[in-house]
Amino acid sequence: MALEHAILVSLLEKPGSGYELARRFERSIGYFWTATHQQIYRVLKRMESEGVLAVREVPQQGRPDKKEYSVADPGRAALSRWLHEPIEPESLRHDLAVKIRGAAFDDPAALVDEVERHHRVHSDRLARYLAGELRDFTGPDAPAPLDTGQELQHVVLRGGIAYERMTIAWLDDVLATLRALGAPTGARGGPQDGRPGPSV
Amino acid sequence: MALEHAILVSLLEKPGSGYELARRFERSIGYFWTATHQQIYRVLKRMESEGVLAVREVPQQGRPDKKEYSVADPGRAALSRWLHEPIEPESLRHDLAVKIRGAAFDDPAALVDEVERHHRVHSDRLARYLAGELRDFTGPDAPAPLDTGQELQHVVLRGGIAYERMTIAWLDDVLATLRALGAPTGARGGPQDGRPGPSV
DNA sequence: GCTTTCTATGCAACTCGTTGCATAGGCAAG
DNA sequence: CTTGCCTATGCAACGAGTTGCATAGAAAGC
Repeated sequence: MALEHAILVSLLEKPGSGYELARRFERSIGYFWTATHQQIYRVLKRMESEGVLAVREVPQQGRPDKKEYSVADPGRAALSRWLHEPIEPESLRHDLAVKIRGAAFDDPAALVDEVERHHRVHSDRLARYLAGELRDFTGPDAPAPLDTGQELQHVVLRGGIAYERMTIAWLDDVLATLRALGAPTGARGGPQDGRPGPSV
Repeated sequence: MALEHAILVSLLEKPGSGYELARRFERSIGYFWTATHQQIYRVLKRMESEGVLAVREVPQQGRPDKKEYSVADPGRAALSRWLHEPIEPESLRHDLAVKIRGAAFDDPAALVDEVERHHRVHSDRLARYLAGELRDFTGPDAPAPLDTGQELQHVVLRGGIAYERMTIAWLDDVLATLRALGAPTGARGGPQDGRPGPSV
């Protein structure tokens, strides 16, 4: 149900079309939410029919017309209600962690490239977040007295930065572990487990 | 699709019933995966019908019979194939981050209780992970020369520990920010920067 | 001229995941 | 002795999310 609320927050911050929302969620810093455009269009339509959003057709030149959505009063109320409800703390589901444990039944060294690729992606993300932070919050061009919304956006972004830094450090740890297992020198490690090894 | 692979890995580590898998995923340390029992039963049934799993009916005394699943050769092959495919790096979807940004349009102070609750949950999880690490990997009772599977389980667990520590630190940051916004009088009560407070 | 990319919206079909409910014996607390 | 919890499996319905496809004009590169 949280996509609905993410849309409400995003539209309160700035009204926009389904397409624009998709891009905010997809690439933007500070939302930490993903959704495809199909999902967004579908939910927008439902929310509009329920009266929590208002639409305005905006004719454009040189590009297709768009439907600009904004939050109606019932939407604001729904968001407020949700903010006062408790939500479940996240449990992370990390596909890569499954792969790492699975590598015990295959060749651990074969995962190195994959882990390095993830490392690059997270490093790029971190760089993008840090650039955004400098631009919007801590740089010389940022508004000096931040308002409430900006303070809150900043603390969320700091969360994203902390997450990427933690992930990068962990991936370094993973790489070191995989390499130690691949090059068994002396006492530690080595594929000498008692399990059925890499078949297939 | 990764639930299938998480099940394969878990069953390779140790065969078990749907019920047992549900508990491993639900509460256990080191999997970082969640699934309800219904989902697991459904997928197990499909995987069995596809021939990637084998079932064995195990009669029990004092409790209902169970179906113990184990990985068949095609399952091992499927896992191996998956391990060599690239996967998308995760993008985190944090409901709480949406709430925090949404609080700009409501009362930020009202989120304090919720954030504190999440803080407690993550602290408990961290304590559980650390206890597990001591028990299985770094304590005096842990097997001294870890085998490949154990090394990999340990590095995944270290990831969980790093995640919880990062999250707890971030929630501290969030709490400090919320409190600074709620008590605007103090010229510099802020967590790190000495910026002036809110101006809603 | 042709292909690709960007803006912009949408349908159809599918899988993934959650919630509510049902069954059923054993066990422990009140 | 009744209520509730634990083990163990499962159906039905719904909502969330993904993938493939379709349309369509404008701009930019080959």
